[in-house]
Amino acid sequence: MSVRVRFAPSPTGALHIGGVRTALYNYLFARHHGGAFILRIEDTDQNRYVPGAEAYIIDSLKWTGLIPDEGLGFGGDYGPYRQSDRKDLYGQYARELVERGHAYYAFDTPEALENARQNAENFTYNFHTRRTLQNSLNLPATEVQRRLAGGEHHVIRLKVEPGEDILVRDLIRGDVVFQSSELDDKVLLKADGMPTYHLANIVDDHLMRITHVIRGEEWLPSTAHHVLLYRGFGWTDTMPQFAHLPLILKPAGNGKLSKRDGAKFGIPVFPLPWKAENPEDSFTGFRDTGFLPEATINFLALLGWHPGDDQEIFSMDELIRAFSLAHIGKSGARFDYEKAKWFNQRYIHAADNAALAAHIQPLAAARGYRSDLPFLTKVAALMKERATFLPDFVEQGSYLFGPVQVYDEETIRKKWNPGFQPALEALAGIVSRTNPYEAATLEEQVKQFIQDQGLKPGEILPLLRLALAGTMKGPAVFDMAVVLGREESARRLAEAPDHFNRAMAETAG
RNA sequence: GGCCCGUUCGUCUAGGGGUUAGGACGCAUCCCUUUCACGGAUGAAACACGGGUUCGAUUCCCGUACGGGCUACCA
Repeated sequence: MSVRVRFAPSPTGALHIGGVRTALYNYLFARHHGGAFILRIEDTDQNRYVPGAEAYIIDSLKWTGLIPDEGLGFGGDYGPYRQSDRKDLYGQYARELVERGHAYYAFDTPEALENARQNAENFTYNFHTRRTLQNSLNLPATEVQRRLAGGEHHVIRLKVEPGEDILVRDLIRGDVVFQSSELDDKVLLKADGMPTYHLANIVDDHLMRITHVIRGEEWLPSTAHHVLLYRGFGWTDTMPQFAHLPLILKPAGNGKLSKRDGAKFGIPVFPLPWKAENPEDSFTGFRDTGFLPEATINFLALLGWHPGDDQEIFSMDELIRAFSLAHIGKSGARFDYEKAKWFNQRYIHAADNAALAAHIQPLAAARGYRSDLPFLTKVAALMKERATFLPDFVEQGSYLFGPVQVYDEETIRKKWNPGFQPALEALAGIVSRTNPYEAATLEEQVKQFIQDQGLKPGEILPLLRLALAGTMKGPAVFDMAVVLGREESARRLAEAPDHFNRAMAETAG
Protein backbone atom coordinates (compact mmCIF):
# COMPACT_ATOMS: atom_id res chain seq x y z
CA MET A 1 0.00 0.00 0.00
CA SER A 2 1.51 3.31 -1.00
CA VAL A 3 2.13 6.00 1.57
CA ARG A 4 -0.45 8.76 1.84
CA VAL A 5 -0.10 11.50 4.43
CA ARG A 6 -1.99 14.69 5.00
CA PHE A 7 -1.41 18.11 6.40
CA ALA A 8 -4.69 19.21 7.94
CA PRO A 9 -4.60 22.76 9.27
CA SER A 10 -7.53 24.69 10.57
CA PRO A 11 -8.10 28.05 8.84
CA THR A 12 -8.35 30.06 12.03
CA GLY A 13 -5.68 32.58 11.16
CA ALA A 14 -2.11 32.66 9.98
CA LEU A 15 -0.41 29.30 9.92
CA HIS A 16 2.49 29.47 12.30
CA ILE A 17 5.92 28.05 11.87
CA GLY A 18 5.13 24.94 13.88
CA GLY A 19 2.42 24.15 11.37
CA VAL A 20 4.87 24.65 8.56
CA ARG A 21 7.21 22.17 10.22
CA THR A 22 4.41 19.63 10.52
CA ALA A 23 3.69 20.13 6.83
CA LEU A 24 7.39 19.76 6.08
CA TYR A 25 7.74 16.46 7.93
CA ASN A 26 4.65 15.11 6.22
CA TYR A 27 5.99 16.25 2.87
CA LEU A 28 9.42 14.74 3.46
CA PHE A 29 7.92 11.48 4.63
CA ALA A 30 5.68 11.27 1.57
CA ARG A 31 8.48 12.09 -0.86
CA HIS A 32 10.93 9.77 0.83
CA HIS A 33 8.52 6.89 0.39
CA GLY A 34 7.29 7.92 -3.04
CA GLY A 35 3.86 8.58 -1.57
CA ALA A 36 1.32 11.37 -1.69
CA PHE A 37 1.17 14.56 0.36
CA ILE A 38 -2.35 15.87 0.81
CA LEU A 39 -3.69 19.22 2.01
CA ARG A 40 -7.00 19.04 3.84
CA ILE A 41 -8.68 22.04 5.38
CA GLU A 42 -10.30 21.35 8.73
CA ASP A 43 -12.84 24.14 9.03
CA THR A 44 -15.45 22.44 11.16
CA ASP A 45 -15.62 25.27 13.66
CA GLN A 46 -17.68 27.95 12.02
CA ASN A 47 -17.03 30.37 14.84
CA ARG A 48 -13.30 30.34 14.43
CA TYR A 49 -13.20 30.53 10.65
CA VAL A 50 -11.04 33.43 9.45
CA PRO A 51 -11.34 34.65 5.87
CA GLY A 52 -8.04 34.62 4.09
CA ALA A 53 -6.57 31.87 6.22
CA GLU A 54 -7.00 29.22 3.53
CA ALA A 55 -5.21 31.37 0.99
CA TYR A 56 -2.51 32.05 3.54
CA ILE A 57 -1.96 28.34 4.11
CA ILE A 58 -1.73 27.64 0.42
CA ASP A 59 0.60 30.57 -0.20
CA SER A 60 2.81 29.44 2.66
CA LEU A 61 3.12 25.95 1.24
CA LYS A 62 3.95 27.38 -2.15
CA TRP A 63 6.57 29.73 -0.77
CA THR A 64 8.30 26.96 1.13
CA GLY A 65 8.04 24.57 -1.79
CA LEU A 66 5.86 22.06 0.01
CA ILE A 67 3.53 21.51 -2.88
CA PRO A 68 0.71 19.05 -2.16
CA ASP A 69 -0.05 16.26 -4.59
CA GLU A 70 -3.71 16.51 -3.70
CA GLY A 71 -5.85 18.86 -1.73
CA LEU A 72 -7.73 22.10 -1.70
CA GLY A 73 -6.48 24.03 -4.69
CA PHE A 74 -4.35 21.14 -5.94
CA GLY A 75 -6.88 18.66 -7.31
CA GLY A 76 -7.05 14.96 -6.49
CA ASP A 77 -9.47 12.05 -6.52
CA TYR A 78 -10.49 12.06 -2.88
CA GLY A 79 -12.12 15.45 -2.60
CA PRO A 80 -13.65 17.64 -1.59
CA TYR A 81 -10.71 18.50 0.60
CA ARG A 82 -12.43 21.13 2.69
CA GLN A 83 -14.37 19.59 5.54
CA SER A 84 -17.22 22.07 5.46
CA ASP A 85 -17.84 20.81 1.92
CA ARG A 86 -18.15 17.27 3.27
CA LYS A 87 -20.63 18.12 6.01
CA ASP A 88 -23.35 15.64 4.98
CA LEU A 89 -20.91 12.77 5.04
CA TYR A 90 -20.14 13.11 8.73
CA GLY A 91 -23.79 13.04 9.82
CA GLN A 92 -24.26 9.73 8.05
CA TYR A 93 -21.22 8.20 9.65
CA ALA A 94 -22.16 9.49 13.08
CA ARG A 95 -25.60 7.94 12.77
CA GLU A 96 -24.05 4.71 11.56
CA LEU A 97 -22.00 4.65 14.72
CA VAL A 98 -25.15 5.12 16.78
CA GLU A 99 -26.73 2.16 15.01
CA ARG A 100 -23.66 0.09 15.69
CA GLY A 101 -24.02 0.91 19.37
CA HIS A 102 -20.82 2.91 19.65
CA ALA A 103 -22.38 6.33 19.89
CA TYR A 104 -25.57 7.92 21.15
CA TYR A 105 -27.71 11.02 20.96
CA ALA A 106 -27.30 13.51 23.79
CA PHE A 107 -29.79 16.28 24.36
CA ASP A 108 -28.07 18.14 27.15
CA THR A 109 -27.82 21.82 26.42
CA PRO A 110 -24.56 23.70 26.78
CA GLU A 111 -26.15 25.42 29.76
CA ALA A 112 -27.00 22.12 31.42
CA LEU A 113 -23.44 20.93 30.99
CA GLU A 114 -22.07 24.17 32.26
CA ASN A 115 -24.23 23.65 35.26
CA ALA A 116 -22.96 20.15 35.80
CA ARG A 117 -19.41 21.45 35.69
CA GLN A 118 -20.24 24.04 38.28
CA ASN A 119 -21.69 21.47 40.63
CA ALA A 120 -19.17 18.72 40.23
CA GLU A 121 -15.44 19.19 40.44
CA ASN A 122 -13.78 17.78 37.33
CA PHE A 123 -17.03 16.89 35.67
CA THR A 124 -16.67 14.81 32.54
CA TYR A 125 -19.33 13.29 30.34
CA ASN A 126 -18.46 9.61 30.64
CA PHE A 127 -19.80 6.12 31.30
CA HIS A 128 -20.61 7.14 34.84
CA THR A 129 -22.20 10.55 34.50
CA ARG A 130 -24.08 9.77 31.31
CA ARG A 131 -26.53 7.68 33.29
CA THR A 132 -27.95 10.79 34.84
CA LEU A 133 -27.97 12.94 31.72
CA GLN A 134 -30.35 13.53 28.86
CA ASN A 135 -29.36 11.02 26.20
CA SER A 136 -30.61 8.14 24.13
CA LEU A 137 -29.02 5.68 26.52
CA ASN A 138 -31.45 6.69 29.28
CA LEU A 139 -34.48 8.17 27.58
CA PRO A 140 -37.21 5.86 26.29
CA ALA A 141 -36.89 5.17 22.58
CA THR A 142 -40.14 6.92 21.83
CA GLU A 143 -38.97 10.00 23.65
CA VAL A 144 -35.72 9.99 21.73
CA GLN A 145 -37.63 9.70 18.47
CA ARG A 146 -39.93 12.51 19.49
CA ARG A 147 -37.06 14.83 20.32
CA LEU A 148 -35.17 13.98 17.17
CA ALA A 149 -38.23 14.41 15.00
CA GLY A 150 -39.00 17.67 16.73
CA GLY A 151 -35.56 18.95 15.80
CA GLU A 152 -34.57 19.36 19.40
CA HIS A 153 -31.05 20.44 20.18
CA HIS A 154 -28.78 17.40 20.23
CA VAL A 155 -25.31 16.12 19.58
CA ILE A 156 -23.93 12.66 18.96
CA ARG A 157 -21.39 11.38 21.45
CA LEU A 158 -18.93 8.54 21.32
CA LYS A 159 -19.88 5.77 23.75
CA VAL A 160 -16.68 4.87 25.55
CA GLU A 161 -16.95 1.54 27.36
CA PRO A 162 -15.10 1.48 30.67
CA GLY A 163 -12.49 -1.01 31.78
CA GLU A 164 -10.44 -1.38 28.65
CA ASP A 165 -6.79 -0.72 27.88
CA ILE A 166 -6.41 1.18 24.68
CA LEU A 167 -3.06 0.81 23.00
CA VAL A 168 -1.71 3.57 20.81
CA ARG A 169 1.35 2.56 18.85
CA ASP A 170 3.27 5.69 18.14
CA LEU A 171 6.13 5.66 15.66
CA ILE A 172 8.00 8.26 17.68
CA ARG A 173 7.01 7.51 21.24
CA GLY A 174 6.48 3.79 21.22
CA ASP A 175 3.46 2.16 22.86
CA VAL A 176 1.23 4.38 24.95
CA VAL A 177 -1.61 2.84 26.93
CA PHE A 178 -4.77 4.65 28.00
CA GLN A 179 -7.47 3.39 30.35
CA SER A 180 -10.85 3.77 28.70
CA SER A 181 -12.42 4.56 32.07
CA GLU A 182 -10.44 7.79 32.06
CA LEU A 183 -11.79 8.85 28.71
CA ASP A 184 -14.82 11.04 28.19
CA ASP A 185 -17.65 10.53 25.74
CA LYS A 186 -16.44 12.98 23.16
CA VAL A 187 -18.89 14.88 21.04
CA LEU A 188 -18.68 13.58 17.49
CA LEU A 189 -21.37 15.60 15.79
CA LYS A 190 -22.19 19.07 17.05
CA ALA A 191 -25.64 20.57 17.36
CA ASP A 192 -25.08 22.59 14.19
CA GLY A 193 -24.61 19.35 12.28
CA MET A 194 -20.88 19.84 11.88
CA PRO A 195 -18.52 17.15 13.05
CA THR A 196 -15.87 17.76 15.68
CA TYR A 197 -12.24 17.28 14.78
CA HIS A 198 -12.32 13.73 16.10
CA LEU A 199 -15.05 12.44 13.81
CA ALA A 200 -14.11 14.39 10.72
CA ASN A 201 -10.50 13.40 11.09
CA ILE A 202 -11.17 9.68 11.29
CA VAL A 203 -13.77 9.64 8.54
CA ASP A 204 -11.60 11.64 6.18
CA ASP A 205 -8.39 9.80 6.93
CA HIS A 206 -10.22 6.58 6.20
CA LEU A 207 -11.91 7.81 3.04
CA MET A 208 -8.73 9.45 1.79
CA ARG A 209 -6.78 6.28 2.49
CA ILE A 210 -4.29 7.97 4.77
CA THR A 211 -1.57 5.57 5.88
CA HIS A 212 0.33 7.71 8.38
CA VAL A 213 -0.87 10.46 10.64
CA ILE A 214 2.03 12.79 11.43
CA ARG A 215 0.85 15.60 13.67
CA GLY A 216 1.71 17.61 16.76
CA GLU A 217 2.05 16.09 20.19
CA GLU A 218 -1.03 17.96 21.39
CA TRP A 219 -3.04 15.22 19.66
CA LEU A 220 -1.56 12.32 21.53
CA PRO A 221 -4.13 12.29 24.35
CA SER A 222 -7.09 12.19 21.99
CA THR A 223 -5.58 9.44 19.89
CA ALA A 224 -7.15 6.90 22.23
CA HIS A 225 -10.54 8.22 21.15
CA HIS A 226 -9.48 7.98 17.56
CA VAL A 227 -8.49 4.34 17.98
CA LEU A 228 -11.93 3.71 19.48
CA LEU A 229 -13.52 5.33 16.46
CA TYR A 230 -11.60 3.13 14.04
CA ARG A 231 -12.78 0.15 16.06
CA GLY A 232 -16.34 1.37 16.14
CA PHE A 233 -16.44 1.74 12.39
CA GLY A 234 -14.70 -1.58 11.86
CA TRP A 235 -11.74 0.07 10.17
CA THR A 236 -8.96 -1.21 12.35
CA ASP A 237 -7.28 -3.10 9.54
CA THR A 238 -6.67 0.10 7.62
CA MET A 239 -6.08 2.35 10.60
CA PRO A 240 -3.17 4.68 9.86
CA GLN A 241 0.00 4.60 11.89
CA PHE A 242 0.54 7.52 14.24
CA ALA A 243 3.56 9.71 14.78
CA HIS A 244 3.30 12.57 17.27
CA LEU A 245 5.83 15.33 16.79
CA PRO A 246 7.49 17.18 19.64
CA LEU A 247 6.26 20.74 20.04
CA ILE A 248 8.20 23.89 19.24
CA LEU A 249 8.77 25.89 22.41
CA LYS A 250 9.03 29.62 23.01
CA PRO A 251 12.50 31.19 22.46
CA ALA A 252 12.54 31.99 26.16
CA GLY A 253 10.35 31.22 29.13
CA ASN A 254 7.84 28.42 29.37
CA GLY A 255 5.35 26.92 27.01
CA LYS A 256 4.89 26.19 23.36
CA LEU A 257 5.53 28.78 20.71
CA SER A 258 2.47 30.91 20.14
CA LYS A 259 1.35 33.56 17.72
CA ARG A 260 1.96 36.35 20.18
CA ASP A 261 5.57 35.38 20.68
CA GLY A 262 6.48 37.04 17.40
CA ALA A 263 5.68 40.46 18.75
CA LYS A 264 6.90 39.58 22.22
CA PHE A 265 10.38 38.55 21.13
CA GLY A 266 10.64 40.67 18.02
CA ILE A 267 11.01 37.68 15.74
CA PRO A 268 8.92 36.17 12.97
CA VAL A 269 6.93 33.09 13.91
CA PHE A 270 5.01 32.91 10.65
CA PRO A 271 6.15 32.09 7.14
CA LEU A 272 4.44 35.04 5.48
CA PRO A 273 3.17 38.37 6.72
CA TRP A 274 -0.40 38.45 7.93
CA LYS A 275 -2.38 41.63 7.87
CA ALA A 276 -5.46 42.00 9.98
CA GLU A 277 -7.68 45.01 10.62
CA ASN A 278 -6.42 45.17 14.15
CA PRO A 279 -2.68 45.99 14.04
CA GLU A 280 -2.20 43.83 17.10
CA ASP A 281 -3.33 40.84 15.10
CA SER A 282 -1.00 41.57 12.21
CA PHE A 283 2.29 39.72 12.02
CA THR A 284 5.51 39.71 10.10
CA GLY A 285 6.81 36.55 8.54
CA PHE A 286 10.03 34.85 7.55
CA ARG A 287 9.62 35.93 3.95
CA ASP A 288 9.24 39.65 4.59
CA THR A 289 11.98 39.55 7.20
CA GLY A 290 14.26 38.50 4.40
CA PHE A 291 14.63 34.76 4.85
CA LEU A 292 15.17 32.59 1.84
CA PRO A 293 12.60 29.78 1.69
CA GLU A 294 15.36 27.17 1.46
CA ALA A 295 16.96 28.48 4.64
CA THR A 296 13.63 28.53 6.43
CA ILE A 297 13.00 24.92 5.48
CA ASN A 298 16.49 23.84 6.46
CA PHE A 299 16.14 25.52 9.85
CA LEU A 300 12.74 24.00 10.50
CA ALA A 301 13.84 20.54 9.40
CA LEU A 302 16.49 20.46 12.10
CA LEU A 303 14.14 21.65 14.81
CA GLY A 304 13.23 18.26 16.19
CA TRP A 305 14.76 16.03 13.57
CA HIS A 306 18.39 15.11 12.94
CA PRO A 307 20.02 13.25 10.07
CA GLY A 308 22.09 10.89 12.18
CA ASP A 309 25.36 12.54 11.21
CA ASP A 310 26.83 16.03 11.41
CA GLN A 311 25.44 17.44 8.21
CA GLU A 312 23.47 20.66 8.76
CA ILE A 313 23.00 22.20 5.36
CA PHE A 314 20.40 20.33 3.37
CA SER A 315 18.69 20.98 0.08
CA MET A 316 15.11 19.76 -0.14
CA ASP A 317 16.27 16.73 -2.12
CA GLU A 318 18.83 15.90 0.50
CA LEU A 319 16.21 16.24 3.21
CA ILE A 320 13.91 13.91 1.35
CA ARG A 321 16.65 11.34 1.04
CA ALA A 322 17.76 11.59 4.66
CA PHE A 323 14.39 11.96 6.36
CA SER A 324 13.14 9.30 8.71
CA LEU A 325 10.63 9.32 11.54
CA ALA A 326 13.12 7.28 13.55
CA HIS A 327 15.33 10.34 13.84
CA ILE A 328 12.71 12.63 15.28
CA GLY A 329 13.33 13.55 18.89
CA LYS A 330 10.85 13.13 21.69
CA SER A 331 11.31 16.34 23.60
CA GLY A 332 10.15 19.82 22.72
CA ALA A 333 12.49 21.96 20.65
CA ARG A 334 13.06 25.55 21.59
CA PHE A 335 12.76 28.01 18.74
CA ASP A 336 16.31 29.27 18.26
CA TYR A 337 16.23 32.44 16.22
CA GLU A 338 20.01 32.84 16.22
CA LYS A 339 20.30 29.52 14.48
CA ALA A 340 17.65 30.53 11.99
CA LYS A 341 19.69 33.62 11.16
CA TRP A 342 22.81 31.56 10.73
CA PHE A 343 21.06 29.32 8.22
CA ASN A 344 19.88 32.32 6.25
CA GLN A 345 23.33 33.83 6.21
CA ARG A 346 24.77 30.58 4.95
CA TYR A 347 22.18 30.34 2.21
CA ILE A 348 22.72 33.92 1.11
CA HIS A 349 26.47 33.38 0.93
CA ALA A 350 26.02 30.28 -1.13
CA ALA A 351 23.37 31.75 -3.41
CA ASP A 352 23.96 32.55 -7.04
CA ASN A 353 24.42 36.31 -7.57
CA ALA A 354 21.78 36.51 -10.27
CA ALA A 355 19.31 34.64 -8.09
CA LEU A 356 20.01 37.02 -5.24
CA ALA A 357 19.55 39.96 -7.57
CA ALA A 358 16.07 38.71 -8.37
CA HIS A 359 15.27 38.59 -4.68
CA ILE A 360 16.70 42.07 -4.10
CA GLN A 361 14.92 43.63 -7.06
CA PRO A 362 11.54 44.24 -5.41
CA LEU A 363 13.24 45.60 -2.30
CA ALA A 364 15.28 48.05 -4.34
CA ALA A 365 12.29 49.06 -6.42
CA ALA A 366 10.22 49.67 -3.31
CA ARG A 367 12.77 52.20 -2.16
CA GLY A 368 12.91 53.86 -5.50
CA TYR A 369 16.41 52.53 -6.04
CA ARG A 370 18.01 51.50 -9.25
CA SER A 371 16.78 47.95 -9.79
CA ASP A 372 18.11 46.56 -13.03
CA LEU A 373 19.32 42.99 -12.68
CA PRO A 374 22.86 43.47 -14.04
CA PHE A 375 23.56 46.14 -11.44
CA LEU A 376 21.85 44.22 -8.64
CA THR A 377 23.90 41.17 -9.54
CA LYS A 378 27.04 43.22 -8.88
CA VAL A 379 25.59 44.49 -5.62
CA ALA A 380 24.81 40.91 -4.63
CA ALA A 381 28.36 39.79 -5.34
CA LEU A 382 29.78 42.72 -3.44
CA MET A 383 27.59 42.50 -0.36
CA LYS A 384 26.49 38.92 0.13
CA GLU A 385 29.30 37.95 2.47
CA ARG A 386 27.97 40.26 5.11
CA ALA A 387 24.24 39.93 4.61
CA THR A 388 22.08 37.97 6.99
CA PHE A 389 18.74 39.03 5.51
CA LEU A 390 17.73 40.05 2.02
CA PRO A 391 16.95 43.67 2.98
CA ASP A 392 20.51 44.03 4.23
CA PHE A 393 21.57 44.53 0.62
CA VAL A 394 19.56 47.71 0.25
CA GLU A 395 19.79 48.86 3.86
CA GLN A 396 23.46 48.29 4.61
CA GLY A 397 24.32 49.00 1.02
CA SER A 398 22.19 52.11 0.59
CA TYR A 399 25.26 54.13 -0.48
CA LEU A 400 25.55 51.90 -3.54
CA PHE A 401 22.18 53.14 -4.76
CA GLY A 402 22.44 56.83 -4.04
CA PRO A 403 24.42 59.57 -2.31
CA VAL A 404 25.90 58.92 1.10
CA GLN A 405 23.31 60.01 3.65
CA VAL A 406 25.37 60.02 6.80
CA TYR A 407 29.11 60.17 7.32
CA ASP A 408 30.27 58.37 10.42
CA GLU A 409 31.24 61.15 12.80
CA GLU A 410 33.52 59.16 14.98
CA THR A 411 35.70 58.16 12.07
CA ILE A 412 35.79 61.72 10.81
CA ARG A 413 36.94 62.87 14.20
CA LYS A 414 39.58 60.21 14.41
CA LYS A 415 40.84 60.20 10.84
CA TRP A 416 40.02 63.50 9.17
CA ASN A 417 42.25 66.47 9.08
CA PRO A 418 41.86 69.26 6.53
CA GLY A 419 45.47 68.66 5.65
CA PHE A 420 44.35 65.52 3.80
CA GLN A 421 42.22 67.50 1.39
CA PRO A 422 44.85 67.57 -1.38
CA ALA A 423 45.33 63.84 -1.00
CA LEU A 424 41.60 63.15 -1.46
CA GLU A 425 41.54 65.40 -4.49
CA ALA A 426 44.48 63.51 -5.90
CA LEU A 427 42.64 60.28 -5.23
CA ALA A 428 39.70 61.60 -7.21
CA GLY A 429 42.12 62.25 -10.01
CA ILE A 430 43.51 58.72 -9.84
CA VAL A 431 40.03 57.29 -9.97
CA SER A 432 39.28 59.40 -13.04
CA ARG A 433 42.41 58.31 -14.80
CA THR A 434 43.07 54.69 -13.90
CA ASN A 435 42.78 52.26 -16.76
CA PRO A 436 41.36 49.72 -16.86
CA TYR A 437 38.94 50.75 -14.17
CA GLU A 438 39.27 47.59 -12.13
CA ALA A 439 39.79 46.86 -8.45
CA ALA A 440 43.30 45.49 -8.86
CA THR A 441 44.68 48.38 -10.91
CA LEU A 442 42.92 50.91 -8.75
CA GLU A 443 44.42 49.40 -5.64
CA GLU A 444 47.85 49.41 -7.20
CA GLN A 445 47.58 53.07 -8.23
CA VAL A 446 46.23 54.25 -4.91
CA LYS A 447 48.84 52.41 -2.90
CA GLN A 448 51.58 53.71 -5.13
CA PHE A 449 50.27 57.23 -4.57
CA ILE A 450 50.22 56.75 -0.80
CA GLN A 451 53.76 55.54 -0.88
CA ASP A 452 54.97 58.31 -3.18
CA GLN A 453 53.48 60.96 -0.93
CA GLY A 454 55.07 59.47 2.16
CA LEU A 455 51.66 58.87 3.66
CA LYS A 456 50.48 55.86 5.64
CA PRO A 457 47.80 53.51 4.37
CA GLY A 458 46.11 53.82 7.74
CA GLU A 459 45.71 57.55 7.19
CA ILE A 460 44.30 57.46 3.70
CA LEU A 461 42.42 54.20 3.22
CA PRO A 462 39.88 54.88 5.95
CA LEU A 463 39.19 58.29 4.40
CA LEU A 464 38.78 56.71 1.02
CA ARG A 465 36.24 54.30 2.44
CA LEU A 466 34.46 57.01 4.35
CA ALA A 467 34.26 59.24 1.30
CA LEU A 468 32.71 56.49 -0.79
CA ALA A 469 30.40 54.87 1.74
CA GLY A 470 30.11 57.15 4.75
CA THR A 471 30.64 54.16 7.01
CA MET A 472 33.57 52.05 8.04
CA LYS A 473 31.61 48.86 7.55
CA GLY A 474 31.50 47.34 4.14
CA PRO A 475 33.11 45.39 1.36
CA ALA A 476 36.62 45.82 -0.01
CA VAL A 477 36.98 49.52 -0.94
CA PHE A 478 38.31 49.01 -4.40
CA ASP A 479 35.58 46.57 -5.32
CA MET A 480 33.13 49.07 -3.98
CA ALA A 481 34.63 51.85 -6.08
CA VAL A 482 34.24 49.72 -9.17
CA VAL A 483 30.57 48.98 -8.48
CA LEU A 484 29.95 52.67 -7.81
CA GLY A 485 31.51 53.54 -11.12
CA ARG A 486 34.34 55.85 -12.04
CA GLU A 487 32.39 59.09 -12.17
CA GLU A 488 30.45 58.60 -9.00
CA SER A 489 33.51 57.51 -7.06
CA ALA A 490 35.52 60.50 -8.27
CA ARG A 491 32.68 62.85 -7.40
CA ARG A 492 32.35 61.47 -3.89
CA LEU A 493 36.07 61.82 -3.32
CA ALA A 494 36.09 65.37 -4.56
CA GLU A 495 33.12 66.34 -2.43
CA ALA A 496 34.15 64.47 0.68
CA PRO A 497 36.37 67.17 2.23
CA ASP A 498 33.41 69.56 2.37
CA HIS A 499 31.25 66.97 4.10
CA PHE A 500 33.98 66.10 6.53
CA ASN A 501 34.71 69.70 7.40
CA ARG A 502 31.06 70.43 7.92
CA ALA A 503 30.70 67.45 10.19
CA MET A 504 33.71 68.56 12.20
CA ALA A 505 32.28 72.04 12.56
CA GLU A 506 28.94 70.67 13.73
CA THR A 507 30.40 68.39 16.35
CA ALA A 508 32.67 71.20 17.54
CA GLY A 509 29.71 73.54 17.83
C1' G B 1 -6.50 18.25 40.31
C1' G B 2 -6.64 13.91 36.68
C1' C B 3 -4.49 11.55 32.29
C1' C B 4 -0.40 11.37 28.93
C1' C B 5 4.57 12.74 27.08
C1' G B 6 9.38 14.33 28.03
C1' U B 7 14.52 15.63 30.63
C1' U B 8 22.79 15.36 27.46
C1' C B 9 26.62 22.21 27.10
C1' G B 10 22.55 28.76 27.38
C1' U B 11 20.09 26.64 22.53
C1' C B 12 19.49 22.60 18.48
C1' U B 13 21.37 17.86 19.06
C1' A B 14 24.86 12.97 18.46
C1' G B 15 25.87 8.95 21.46
C1' G B 16 24.82 4.83 24.49
C1' G B 17 26.54 -0.15 30.12
C1' G B 18 33.37 0.80 30.20
C1' U B 19 34.03 7.40 25.38
C1' U B 20 39.21 12.65 26.71
C1' A B 21 30.59 12.51 26.32
C1' G B 22 30.97 14.39 19.61
C1' G B 23 28.95 18.31 16.22
C1' A B 24 26.33 23.00 15.31
C1' C B 25 24.35 28.03 16.89
C1' G B 26 25.68 31.65 20.32
C1' C B 27 29.85 33.44 23.45
C1' A B 28 35.38 34.42 24.35
C1' U B 29 40.51 34.69 22.57
C1' C B 30 43.84 34.55 18.52
C1' C B 31 45.08 34.48 13.11
C1' C B 32 43.70 36.56 8.31
C1' U B 33 42.31 41.76 6.93
C1' U B 34 44.97 48.93 7.88
C1' U B 35 37.04 48.61 7.51
C1' C B 36 32.96 45.36 8.66
C1' A B 37 32.19 40.65 7.61
C1' C B 38 33.66 35.68 5.61
C1' G B 39 37.16 32.11 6.71
C1' G B 40 40.71 29.46 10.00
C1' A B 41 42.42 28.07 14.99
C1' U B 42 41.69 27.65 20.15
C1' G B 43 38.69 27.91 24.55
C1' A B 44 34.70 28.06 28.35
C1' A B 45 30.18 25.18 28.48
C1' A B 46 26.06 19.32 29.52
C1' C B 47 24.44 13.61 30.93
C1' A B 48 18.15 16.99 36.63
C1' C B 49 18.20 14.32 41.50
C1' G B 50 17.70 9.76 44.56
C1' G B 51 17.45 4.66 44.73
C1' G B 52 18.13 0.01 42.45
C1' U B 53 20.22 -3.81 38.48
C1' U B 54 25.49 -4.52 37.29
C1' C B 55 32.29 -5.72 38.15
C1' G B 56 30.84 -0.98 36.05
C1' A B 57 25.72 3.41 34.76
C1' U B 58 25.05 9.33 31.54
C1' U B 59 23.06 4.90 28.94
C1' C B 60 18.45 -0.24 31.74
C1' C B 61 14.40 -0.16 35.88
C1' C B 62 11.69 2.52 39.78
C1' G B 63 10.75 6.90 42.30
C1' U B 64 11.27 12.34 42.95
C1' A B 65 11.81 17.03 40.90
C1' C B 66 11.23 19.96 36.85
C1' G B 67 9.24 20.99 31.94
C1' G B 68 5.39 20.17 28.36
C1' G B 69 0.62 18.65 26.30
C1' C B 70 -4.46 17.36 26.96
C1' U B 71 -8.61 17.72 30.12
C1' A B 72 -14.65 22.36 25.03
C1' C B 73 -20.75 21.13 20.99
C1' C B 74 -11.61 24.50 19.45
C1' A B 75 -8.56 22.35 16.36
